This record gives sequence, C-alpha cells and structure tokens, in this order.
Amino acid sequence: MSDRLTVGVAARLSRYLQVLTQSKKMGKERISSQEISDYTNINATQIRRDLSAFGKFGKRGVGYGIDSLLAEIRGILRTQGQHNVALVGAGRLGQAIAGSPIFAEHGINIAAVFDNDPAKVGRSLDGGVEISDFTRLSTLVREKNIIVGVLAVPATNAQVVANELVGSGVKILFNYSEALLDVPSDVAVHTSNPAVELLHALYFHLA
Amino acid sequence: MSDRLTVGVAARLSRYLQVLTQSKKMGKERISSQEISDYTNINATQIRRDLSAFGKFGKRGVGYGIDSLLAEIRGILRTQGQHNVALVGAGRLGQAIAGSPIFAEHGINIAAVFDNDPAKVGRSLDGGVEISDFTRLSTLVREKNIIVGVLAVPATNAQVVANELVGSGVKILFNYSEALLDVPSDVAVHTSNPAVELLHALYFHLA
DNA sequence: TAGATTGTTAATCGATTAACAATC
DNA sequence: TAGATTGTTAATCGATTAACAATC
Repeated sequence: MSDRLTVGVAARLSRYLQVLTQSKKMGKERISSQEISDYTNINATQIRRDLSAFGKFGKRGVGYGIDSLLAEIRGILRTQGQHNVALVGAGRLGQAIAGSPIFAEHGINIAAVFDNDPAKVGRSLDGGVEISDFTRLSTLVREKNIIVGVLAVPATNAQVVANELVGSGVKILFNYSEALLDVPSDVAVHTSNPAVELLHALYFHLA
Repeated sequence: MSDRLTVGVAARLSRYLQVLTQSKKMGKERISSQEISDYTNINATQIRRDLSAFGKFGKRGVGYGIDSLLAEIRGILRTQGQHNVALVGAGRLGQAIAGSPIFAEHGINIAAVFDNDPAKVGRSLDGGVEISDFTRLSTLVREKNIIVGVLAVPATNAQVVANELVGSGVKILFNYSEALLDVPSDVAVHTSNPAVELLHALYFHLA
C-alpha cells in the first residue's frame, strides 16, 4: 500500500486515533469496532473495512488492541513524530489553544507564539513558550522549519497574518477567524467554524 | 422538495452560507460557483448541482446574487431565525467564544453562560451575558427552551456537564475538550478537534 | 463449547467530475 | 456579438451497508 490514501480514509483514520488516545487514557486496553462507532458515528463495518485494507490488526471475538492499533494508524498516517506549529495571536483564544492538552497529546508542539502587543511580548504562555514579536515571525518560522500556522487573531488581521506565514514557507493554515483567506493553491486552509457546524446540526434536529 | 437533505448536502450548504456571509461583508453583490469553490475546495460543478436541485438561483454568464442566495439557502436549511445556545465554562476559551462574532453573524445567540467559579458568577462576558452559577443550569436551560450546549470546560468535567445539559433537554452538544462523551442516541455530539484535523492535513502534505 | 467480533463479499447508493448546450 | 457562467447530462468512482463465514 504505497498508494496515497483518499481524503475520506485519512480523515476517518485520524478520528480513530482520537478515540484510541482517549480510551487509552481511560485505562482501556482493547476496543471493538462497535465501540469506536458509538463515539464517531462512523459505521462499524466501515471501520473494520478501513483497517483491514492495511492488515489484520484485530482478533475475532475480542477486538483491537489499543496500543498496537495506535501504532499501526500512526504508521499509516506517517505522523509518529513531533510536529512543530506556529501560533499567531496570544489573546484569550491563543492562550486557550496553547494551554489545551489537545495538541500535545497528539505530538503537536507549539514551537513559537507571536503577538503584536508589546505588553505581551516576552511573557510566557501556559505551554511554556515565550511570546515573540510579530516582526520576528518570518525569521523564527524559517529557522524552525515550521510548516503549520494557527491563526488566533481577529478577522481584520487574518489575511495579513496569513500572507506573512505563507511568505515564510508555511503550507497548512488553521484559521480560527470568520475571515475568508486568499492563499496560493499549494497552501491548505482549514477554517474552524462552529457556527456553520451548528446550522448543519440544527437542520437535522428540526427536520 | 420536502425530502430530508442528505448529510453531505446539508454540510455543504452551510459552508456556502459562510462564504456568502463573508463575501457580503466585503461588499460583494454577486459570486460565481468557481469563486465559492476557491474558498471551500468543493468542486464548482458540485456547487451548481447542489443549488440547482432547489431552483434556478443563478444567472448564466453572471453568477449568483449574494443576498438572494443567502435567503434561499437559509430557507432550505430552515435556519432563518435566532437560535439560543447555552455556553458552559467562562474561562479563556469560553470568553473567546462569547466574544467572537462568528456565532452572532449566523443568528446564534448565547442566551446563558455557566461557570462553577464563585468569583466569576454575576459578572458579564463580552457578549453582554451574565455568568450564572452552574447549579442554575437546568432551570435556565428549561426556561429558555435551549437545545444546544457548548462545552468550554476541561476534559475532566466534560461528562458531568454533558449529563446535566442532556438531563435538561439539550439535544446538540459542541464539545471543545478532548474527552469522549457518552450520551443517549438522540443527542448529537460535535467534537472540535484541531489536532485530529492537523494530523489529517499533514498526511496530505507529507505524501 | 458458546458467545463475540473480525474480515470480507456483494449490492446499493450518493458524490464527484468532465463536458457542453443554453443563455445572460 | 463575444465572453462568461449556469444548469444538466452521463459516466465513473468511492462510501456505505447488510450479511455471514471464519475464528478467537
């Protein structure tokens, strides 16, 4: 299987990773496709099908070993190591992101934090990273070979920050503002949009 | 078309809504399927197909009128009005959510905020909502007929808060913690998981 | 053994795309 | 008219699901 995964398979595998990580934290050692299905709303047959395309990871009548399945999926997604990201914006949202265990749990390291407020520059966030001035962004991003940028800035600044990140070599942007971003076609933008998801969820509740 | 939309169509329509809302804010009056495609990475043919299933909303050679398309999609999704949600957790993340224009822009109103910290209860957040004690959750959620709850609490408290919300009649949960939530089958859980999305995005960058 | 759960098949359904006539 | 973009067809591909033998 040296073929590239389809978008759907890659998305589902990373969701299994989340369930496995949390189940492991809760002390579980084995999990069945039905249990993963309950948490993800992905059909249990689909889950077994996704996994069996790469090998026979489970035991009939028993389920999947959490540790070994975690290792297998990380191998398939090639995301075993540590990944450095740059966070721009050290306001409430930026601080919440830096202080959350969600990134650290999956091997994602916030390697640099930027803000343009002189009162914040030089201080440290919960994660222990020191806040750098926005003007140092390009230098630090290049130095640390960072290819992922997280935008926790107001919509009015989002495009300027995106331009700076992209100009410094960043290829993946996580946009937490409502702004639409114009970027070159080789840059991927993921926009977090709880409101859009909510409208979508409401439709199925109302219908 | 009184049929229920498929999950895919409803998800895409709500993403078009986001692009239209922002384009309108930027002063645009018309938009083409190709422009929507550039921002969403959804194929332009797919967009025209989704829309034409409900009517002929565009003008050949010209594109779609933003105002009229917004109204049409809101009608299809039946989400024209105001929707009340309850926010639990008035820490940095909760404050960031309450202060963000993302919800308000789409007619979503944070009708109640809860926290268990006595130092916070009674104060008001940026949005203007007063923070209520967590013990009043059930009363207020029932009084205001709230069916959507947003969890901005640490993973260790997430299940307890989810139980309280579900027990008070909430049917849709937005979980910003990394915890897995056990809920009845008639309750929908949306978990925000930037780390999982990032692993997925990284795969396509590395491959 | 008895019960549980995987791995896999076969069938169906929806998503995706290219292409192009219609028409603004 | 010339250029642009919609609406729609037709064809392909991947996702989804039920069912069940294999086997732990």
